[in-house]
Formats: sequence, structure tokens, C-alpha cells
Amino acid sequence: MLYLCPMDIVEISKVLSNETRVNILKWLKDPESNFPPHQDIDHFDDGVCVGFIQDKTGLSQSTISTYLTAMQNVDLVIPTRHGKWTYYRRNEKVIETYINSLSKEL
Amino acid sequence: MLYLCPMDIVEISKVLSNETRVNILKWLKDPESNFPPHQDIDHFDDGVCVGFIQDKTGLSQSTISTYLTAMQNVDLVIPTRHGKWTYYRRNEKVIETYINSLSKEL
DNA sequence: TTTATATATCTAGAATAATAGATATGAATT
DNA sequence: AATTCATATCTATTATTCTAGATATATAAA
Repeated sequence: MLYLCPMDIVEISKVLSNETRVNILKWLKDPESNFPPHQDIDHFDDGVCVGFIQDKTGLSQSTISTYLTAMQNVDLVIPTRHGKWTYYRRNEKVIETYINSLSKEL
Repeated sequence: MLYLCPMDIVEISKVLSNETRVNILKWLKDPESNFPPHQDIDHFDDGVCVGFIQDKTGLSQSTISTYLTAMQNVDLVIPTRHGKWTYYRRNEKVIETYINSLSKEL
């Protein structure tokens, strides 16, 4: 079983202390039912493009991009570039490790 | 199994997005080894007094009192007054429910 | 090779959090 | 009842986060 260090736990908690960012993580659990189908790609294997996430939140493009970058910085999500689009998917390993760490540390 | 609503999850995450507050929660898990013995009371059944927690953090009295009040507001800790002192202990039920909720929601 | 599109980054203002000093409250002590 | 002690609350300052508009970049399309 893997655990995060205290600092990483706090950093991830910061990211999760915002309702929009938590929602994004939740939506990415089931892209099929939370987002329209992509055009260039007929699957969600690499996640969801920024524009779809932005549309769903109603916040500005720059805000959502900033959020996703923050989530990526603590490895909660993984970006993949396909042409003009960046797709973001959950990093299940880190999410699980974070919860394990809370269970142990907290 | 009990779960918290999304708003409560975010509010608790906010409290946990600060290293000092996370440390306080951790220290309260094992008061015997983290704090000196109380004078008026020879046990930690109701938790630890504010002064001891303040000493351990090195932050000001008002800051620690504010932190503990914030933790109490989301039910992470339970205060008990004995004479001049307020003792704070962990609310294990809420901590467990928070982790359960993350496991399910996240 | 200009133009359009998607995303990222920069810049800045508004909102919130961190933090401590001063003051208030509540309980014990003198 | 005046004093002391522990904690809480008020007030103010600084630091950080939120958020969006403007701009930059990277890719695709014309």
C-alpha cells in the first residue's frame, strides 16, 4: 500500500477544497453520461477535452484551464494532447493513494 | 454506511487544506505521546486544552482558537469545557464518514 | 502562409484565508 | 468584588485564491 507525504496530502486537499474541481473529478469518473461524444475521437479513453468541461461548469476558459493545471500539478489528472485538444482523465492511482493516506494519517 | 453531502465534503477539505490543522487532528489521535499531562484532570478523555495545542504549534493564541473553532464548525472536533479550560477531542465518527464519503464520491 | 480553433499563460481586481494584537468573556482565586 | 487565567472574539494587515479578459502558443485548416 502506497502513502503520500503530509505535504502532498495538504496540497491535494487544497485542490479538493473547491466545489467545481471536485465536480470535475466526479464527472470524469463517467464521461459517457456526463459529456457529449467527442468528434475527432469516438471514445473517452484519454478523458475529456477542456472545452466540454468548461461548458459544463459555466466558468471562463482561463479559469478552467487554470483549475485543470492545478489538478495536474498534484497528479490528480493526466493530460493527453490530440491535435488541437487536450484531454484530461483521472489518475485513479493517485486518487486511491490520497484516500489511503487520509485513512492512515488522519 | 453514512455519507456527507458534497458541500460538507468541500467544507471539511478546506479545513484540511492547512498543515497546522491537519497536524492538530493527528496529534489528538494520541494525546499521551504528543502532549504533557493535564494538571486539573489526569486523563485525555475529553481531549487536549487549547494552550497545549498552541504551545505545540508555536502560533498565536488567537490563531489556534480560530482554527479550533473552524474545526468544530465542521464537526471534526468536539469541545468540552472544564473550569477555565476548553478541551478538544477528535470526532471519530465524522472523520470516518468524511473518508467514506471521499471513497464513494471521489 | 495566412487564418481559425483549442488551450495555456499573463495580468489584474475582488474575495477569502492566515495571522496576530487588542479586547471581551467566563471561571477560578484572592 | 477585584484579580488572574484560559479561551473566544474583534479588528486589521498580509498572503493566497478565485476569476476573467487579454495575450500567447500550438495545431489544423484553408
